[in-house]
Amino acid sequence: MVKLTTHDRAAALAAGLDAFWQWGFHGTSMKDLERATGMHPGSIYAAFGSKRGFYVAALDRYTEDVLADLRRHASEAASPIEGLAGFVEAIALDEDHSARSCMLVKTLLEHGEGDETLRRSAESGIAAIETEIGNNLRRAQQRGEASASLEVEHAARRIQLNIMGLRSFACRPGANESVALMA
Amino acid sequence: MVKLTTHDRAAALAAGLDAFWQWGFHGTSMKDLERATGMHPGSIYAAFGSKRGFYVAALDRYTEDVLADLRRHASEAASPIEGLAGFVEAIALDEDHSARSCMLVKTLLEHGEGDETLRRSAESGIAAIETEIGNNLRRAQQRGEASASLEVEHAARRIQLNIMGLRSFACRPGANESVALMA
DNA sequence: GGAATGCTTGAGTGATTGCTCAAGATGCAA
DNA sequence: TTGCATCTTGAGCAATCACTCAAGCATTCC
Repeated sequence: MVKLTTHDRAAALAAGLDAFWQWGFHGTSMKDLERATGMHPGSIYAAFGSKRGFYVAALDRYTEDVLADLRRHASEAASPIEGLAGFVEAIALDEDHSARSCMLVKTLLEHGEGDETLRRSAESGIAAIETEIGNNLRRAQQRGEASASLEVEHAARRIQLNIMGLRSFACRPGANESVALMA
Repeated sequence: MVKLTTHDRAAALAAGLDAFWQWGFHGTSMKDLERATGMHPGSIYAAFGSKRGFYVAALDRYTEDVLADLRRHASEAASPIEGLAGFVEAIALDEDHSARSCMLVKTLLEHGEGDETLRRSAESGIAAIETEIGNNLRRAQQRGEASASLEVEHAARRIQLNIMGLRSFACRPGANESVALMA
């Protein structure tokens, strides 16, 4: 097993994610990744196996970050619905990343046809987020804050939609609406 | 000026669009395009100038196709709202392409940062579609079929959202809902 | 200090990239 | 048939791609 002592694996993943996020998988060359991470090719391959392996690892990290964000908002908010609303609003107002689409959707669009590995990686990430949102909605239903007819998939779709909308046009506050629609 | 006599420019654009749609700009090599169009590299460069030029031409064609589709539905339907609904439903039910996202959004996601030319091309296409949808909505407002407070951008966002949703998960009929929301 | 271990290094691999252009094929007018 | 103009062809260009591996280096044992 490979141990990363000199280079910080977490920092490398963050830098790699940033590069992939900007230019996509095919648009990012190993040279770009070397510059972004400060690592040499040999080290990258020792740590992640391949360019694809690096991408998958970065994508997984992204998914975990999103999930952590979602759980944090849920635990800090007064109610499940407010937690979801806060999560969506935070995405809408995040100046660093509002101009970027969801990394998972980006992956799905770039590799929807062709690259099985990356597509599955993105789909499982989306499914995980969908499940987490579903948990919150179920809690809201138990509290009587949401109608019992609400379904998980619709909520997840709304989230993705908001991110897409914000990505396409300059971020204008339209997120609140959709959050209201969810309830 | 270059005249394409032997090769049919429209057919070449359709084939190229299909290839770009599947694998994206960076994911599609000139070799792929040669195979897809049946043209030799020299002919492609004579007709479109560059790989990027080919992509832009294909994207423009896509936009025009979408616009034509939208106008056709609007003119054939009994009312503007029904026309929009029919347009969205047609996208949802199109078995050939429902598993593919909107080409414009795909372009925006792949080249959101970096490639100015392609980004602008996609943005102007989205703006054109948005305008056309807006025209329909205004007509609906004049007929009293839609509330006067409705805005153009929201409607466009819903369309993109539907396509994205259908792309991510297997196509299940959730489009009708969003159309209802538009009115 | 010396040996051993294992991470780091970066020049270099063959393959592929987007793209060019001289040569050949073709159609047309005289 | 001949001459001219135009279009098509595809081998080949330099550059870049993802990736490798032998040598260098630092650390840790005895």
